[in-house]
Amino acid sequence: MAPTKAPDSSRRSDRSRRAILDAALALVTEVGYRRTTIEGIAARAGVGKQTIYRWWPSKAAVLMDAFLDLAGRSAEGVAAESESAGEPGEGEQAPGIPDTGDLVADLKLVLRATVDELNDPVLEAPTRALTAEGIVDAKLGAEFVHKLLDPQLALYVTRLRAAQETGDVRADVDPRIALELLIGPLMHRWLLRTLPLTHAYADEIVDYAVGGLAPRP
Amino acid sequence: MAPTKAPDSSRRSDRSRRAILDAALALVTEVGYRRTTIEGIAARAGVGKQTIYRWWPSKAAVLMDAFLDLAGRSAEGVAAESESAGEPGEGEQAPGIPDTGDLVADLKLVLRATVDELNDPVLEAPTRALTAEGIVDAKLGAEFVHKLLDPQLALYVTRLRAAQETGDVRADVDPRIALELLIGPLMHRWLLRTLPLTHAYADEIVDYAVGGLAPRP
Amino acid sequence: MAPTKAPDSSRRSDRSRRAILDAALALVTEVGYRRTTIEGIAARAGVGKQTIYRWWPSKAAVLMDAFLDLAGRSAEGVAAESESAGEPGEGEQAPGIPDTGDLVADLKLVLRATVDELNDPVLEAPTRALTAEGIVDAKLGAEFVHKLLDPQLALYVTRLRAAQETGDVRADVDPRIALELLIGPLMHRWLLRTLPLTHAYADEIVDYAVGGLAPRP
Amino acid sequence: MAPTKAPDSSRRSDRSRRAILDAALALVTEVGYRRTTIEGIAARAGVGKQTIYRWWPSKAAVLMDAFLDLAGRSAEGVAAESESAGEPGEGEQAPGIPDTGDLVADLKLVLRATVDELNDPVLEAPTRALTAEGIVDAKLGAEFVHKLLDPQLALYVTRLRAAQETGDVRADVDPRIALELLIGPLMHRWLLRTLPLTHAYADEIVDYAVGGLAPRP
DNA sequence: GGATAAGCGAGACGGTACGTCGAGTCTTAAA
DNA sequence: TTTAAGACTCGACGTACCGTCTCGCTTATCC
Repeated sequence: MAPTKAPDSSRRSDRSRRAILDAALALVTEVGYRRTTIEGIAARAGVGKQTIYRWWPSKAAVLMDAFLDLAGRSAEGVAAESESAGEPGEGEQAPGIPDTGDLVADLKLVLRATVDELNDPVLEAPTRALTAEGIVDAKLGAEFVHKLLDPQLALYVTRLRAAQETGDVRADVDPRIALELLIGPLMHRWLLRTLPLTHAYADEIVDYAVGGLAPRP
Repeated sequence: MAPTKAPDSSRRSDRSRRAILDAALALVTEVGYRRTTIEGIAARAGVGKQTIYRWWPSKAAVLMDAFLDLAGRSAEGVAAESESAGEPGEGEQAPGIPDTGDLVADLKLVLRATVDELNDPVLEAPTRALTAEGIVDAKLGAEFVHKLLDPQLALYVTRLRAAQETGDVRADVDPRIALELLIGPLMHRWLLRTLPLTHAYADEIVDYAVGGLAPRP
Repeated sequence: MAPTKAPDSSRRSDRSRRAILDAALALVTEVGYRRTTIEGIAARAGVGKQTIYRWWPSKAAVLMDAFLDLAGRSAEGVAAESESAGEPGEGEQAPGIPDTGDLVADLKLVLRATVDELNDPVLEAPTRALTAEGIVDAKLGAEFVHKLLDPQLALYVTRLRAAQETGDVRADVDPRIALELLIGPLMHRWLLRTLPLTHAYADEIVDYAVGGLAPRP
Repeated sequence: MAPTKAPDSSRRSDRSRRAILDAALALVTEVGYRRTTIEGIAARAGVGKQTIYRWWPSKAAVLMDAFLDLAGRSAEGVAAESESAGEPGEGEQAPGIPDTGDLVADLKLVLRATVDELNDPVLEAPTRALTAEGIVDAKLGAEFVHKLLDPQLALYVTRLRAAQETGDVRADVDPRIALELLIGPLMHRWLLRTLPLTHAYADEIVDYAVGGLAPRP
């Protein structure tokens, strides 16, 4: 397989890159993923089509980058905000799950935040688009999971392991599965739109998952 | 909204309908949803494109019908099989979740069956395609949920209510949410392909969901 | 060649026939020949498509019949008119070229009438359509010539022969060609729209044709 | 009228243009104008449909260009031939009507050539197609007349004016009409296929037109 | 500092599929 | 049995985008 002349990324125009990413996000939000086209992105970004094809293999890849970029910037934004708000943080505070000692409260806090994120009208369209694309395209799905989902889930694993050490969670529980017990129902409701996704729902999921469905003996 | 002259469904050619549905399923399985085209379906079915456009609004709608048809036929097949196998049932036995009195065992049985279904190579491609389409297209998603998912989930609700009466499940638990605690993680893993979907996983989900993550006091 | 089950013309619905012919003419006049469709004619006539296909082989054939029908009716109209106007005519007066003894005057009268006919906005569209169709489709063209043109031209031949007997036209002239010397330029101008088609033009054609271009010696 | 983004003709592919023109002519000759389709031309030319739609508004326009191109090339061919044949002409001799002093002979020569052209099997199909199209579509007809017919007819006008100066044609004759007296009958016979189009016919037309139908006094 | 080559905007190109229209055939129900 | 109605297969329409391919035109680096 010939390398097909990889372009020299050091000479890449950052202005074009940003314009493309912004245009992609805007279009997905405005007209949906289906009707977002490479030609449309190029036109909106004031860029030649070739400039897109030179750096990305597919529409989904562009959107993925746009999304990572967005996530990165919003994370920065949050960090900057909390710092300027006089947080104790020693700079670059890791955005992990808090550990106040109260597992249920901590999880509810995080799950509620996830609910808010999923309901955020700006993020919704591109997230759905990327998720749907990943469901059908295994390669893209793997990238999506690896770059966006896994880092998030790792935080849960950390918190759950801590809970195991304090005895809040049974030692024989697999944290990876436990985490899916929390996230799975949320995603299920969001993806399939069976019922509204609310804070109350997040709370109940945590309660049920931690306490179980069976009555205490 | 203009009525746009609805066609007379009493004169519809069943032969064409079947051929279209079969071709759609076959193509999705063979080349994937993306590369399945209306023209391809028409050609394969030996049918004019207009005959597809006359009866369905979109490729996804065709696939949905094809899928419902498949589900219907396979359900009939199962029913016929169990009957001919001399099942106790007094004919037309409803395909519900068994109630042997052992909730955990019953749920494991059903969840394992679901795992098998999701792993079935024939069903996988169209199911993924439809689910992904529904995630992005709210209207289609609603139809998907209403026609395919809800009936299945109703069975869980029934079984869980029975469990509440026998005291296996706390009375204050919302069966609708409890069910999502079981199904959500399964779907999550299947859709995102984070880890393999196995019987063992199904078992653990049931154990965790019913018993909870916290240690018994 | 199989007769392909000729329909029984004695059972033909005259109401449908008239409706089809009228609709065809109306549509050609309104939207042009190109955009006149069999479906459109059928819909406008309140008739099934098959009723058209049963009795005519093509759109052009329908229009041809419509045109013959129109010509027939307008001829009747003219005849009726002149009769009621107290014309000397012994009924069924043949619509020939008048013979007042003055050849040039007689020809001018007829050519002017032809000019008026060609400029008639009702007749123009269908005549052009039929002529154009006949130019490309030899079979249809032959029918057009045979049914519509030849009868008209025969009248010229008659008048020209009379002129030969009175010595107004040289005896060695072929009336068939002489007639084309008169009609050809008219049609040329009308078909190709090179210049406006007027009475003055008709007059000059007659003058030139009869007298010739060369000066009298 | 929106400008609708005119394409940049400086970047036009001449290879495609030629291929399209050639394919169009070939198809019209082979299967007729009716059955010649844009798709067919594109396929035969090995070209995307859009490349046709980008540069021409209709099938007729393509054929017109193809015809002009053909006429241009055959004119070049003739010019080259006569030059290499050592014609007296001082190069680039204008292809006018000869003026040997004998008007009748000159006109017969040219009209015979026209007869041969109209009878040429290669030119017949496209010429008929274009003429028919122009009869129905005024805009196209005007273009046809302006680009193809008028230049030819201008030659007749020149020759006839010369004849007026030498006294071969009466001074009060309108050359434009005189010319139609010659061309009109030819076209009439060719378009309507009433009778075969021969050299003898051309000769008689010239004789009748120049000399007139009436006997010399 | 002037040549050289890359990225870039623009957009024409060969294609594929779209969704629509109409042709001509076939079937059904009513008269 | 003819008719109105209209569903059927088929083929072409004109459009939208695909991904590839030149074009000139900045730029940015290297001789």
